[in-house]
Amino acid sequence: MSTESSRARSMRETRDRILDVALDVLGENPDAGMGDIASAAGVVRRTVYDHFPSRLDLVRTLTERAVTEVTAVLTEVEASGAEADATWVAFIARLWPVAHRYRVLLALRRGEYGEAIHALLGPVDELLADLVKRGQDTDVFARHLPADTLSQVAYGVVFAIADSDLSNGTPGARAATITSLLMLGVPETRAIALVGAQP
Amino acid sequence: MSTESSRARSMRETRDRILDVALDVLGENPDAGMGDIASAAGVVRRTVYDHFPSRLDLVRTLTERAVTEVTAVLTEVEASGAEADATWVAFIARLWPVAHRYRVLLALRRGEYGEAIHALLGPVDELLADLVKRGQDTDVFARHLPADTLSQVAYGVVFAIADSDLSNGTPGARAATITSLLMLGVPETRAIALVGAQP
DNA sequence: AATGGACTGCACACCAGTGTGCAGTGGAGA
DNA sequence: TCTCCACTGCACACTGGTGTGCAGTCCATT
Repeated sequence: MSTESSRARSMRETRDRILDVALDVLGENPDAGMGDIASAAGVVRRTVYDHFPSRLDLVRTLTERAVTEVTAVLTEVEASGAEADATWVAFIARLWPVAHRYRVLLALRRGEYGEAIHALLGPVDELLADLVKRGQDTDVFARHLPADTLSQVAYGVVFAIADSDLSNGTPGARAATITSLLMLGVPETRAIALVGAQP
Repeated sequence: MSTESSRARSMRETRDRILDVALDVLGENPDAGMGDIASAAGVVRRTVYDHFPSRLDLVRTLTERAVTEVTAVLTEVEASGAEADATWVAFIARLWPVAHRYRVLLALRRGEYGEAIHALLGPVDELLADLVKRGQDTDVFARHLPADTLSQVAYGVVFAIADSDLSNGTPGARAATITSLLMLGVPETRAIALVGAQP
């Protein structure tokens, strides 16, 4: 069934390569143009437009990809039925490599396509807020901020640290997880125990 | 000595109004053009260019203003000689209204003028890192991240919460301070005691 | 060998923003 | 009253990005 003609495959490969490289290029400079992406993908600008009719289409596809992956991870770790803090740790651990690749979306959320991206990311935001809310209800997370804000900020910190991972000497997933746990109100000893269990 | 001709004053007023309003407009949309700023200031685009030869000049002036104010606050609270965590609380409390106004600079730091702004903000970053380092050396702050990264992230969170202050129902300075203290590794009870002392 | 289509390489038109030039206009200061 | 000058209101040139059109090339498929 999955017989794919060599033609169709190479076209899909080009498309995927454009998407992959766009994530890289936009990750370094969110204002990069279609030309920059095309060059980096070893292709001509015109070709990019053959695959994605507009810049917004490209960004949207990228976002949809991210939403799919993050949602998958999130629902999967939620299925374990563990306590909210342990679930959070598992979530970040699984999310870390993905977060680093998709860090650009946080930057893209402001400016120009912000609204479109925000809309697509809405469901993820809700799932995240639900998890934090559950943690607050079971007294493992603090209540100094409402669940939606807190989840957003904790989530943002993880991406921010993933960002600084480039220049700085790799603080890494562990430090990011601990930091997010701390701001969620998890005591330091408990936080260390949690990430120690799943390093 | 401070006799200022009515002419010179109205010119300075215009200049100040442009700066003030630019902070607002860019705060809402960092990609706003000189035209938008001009209109918001009740002035023609050409006039803005009479005061600031280029967009970069405007942004730089804005940044210099911010650096001056933040540095003043920071050195002032440092002068008290209090423990690092108490100093941090005092710093955020004094910074809060300013942070809300200058929140745009965090967005402007990425993209186009990022380098110029980053250079101007360098001294502030150092002072901040020094404070956090002192806290780590005296065991009031945790060491899960190096001082420079940790200060940067904690600082960023305060601005992020100041940002969400618009849409959301005013979490306010107190919540922001507690959140930043938590991620600095200050235990929740201590954090609450600290902000309680200076609400 | 012929065909179809992915990709190239160039051509455009279009737009939005930046920065400049210059002849006004109106009000403060001499 | 006359001069100066901040501000206006147009003009313009320039840049850099977006999106489209189209002839041509190359190669897998038929």
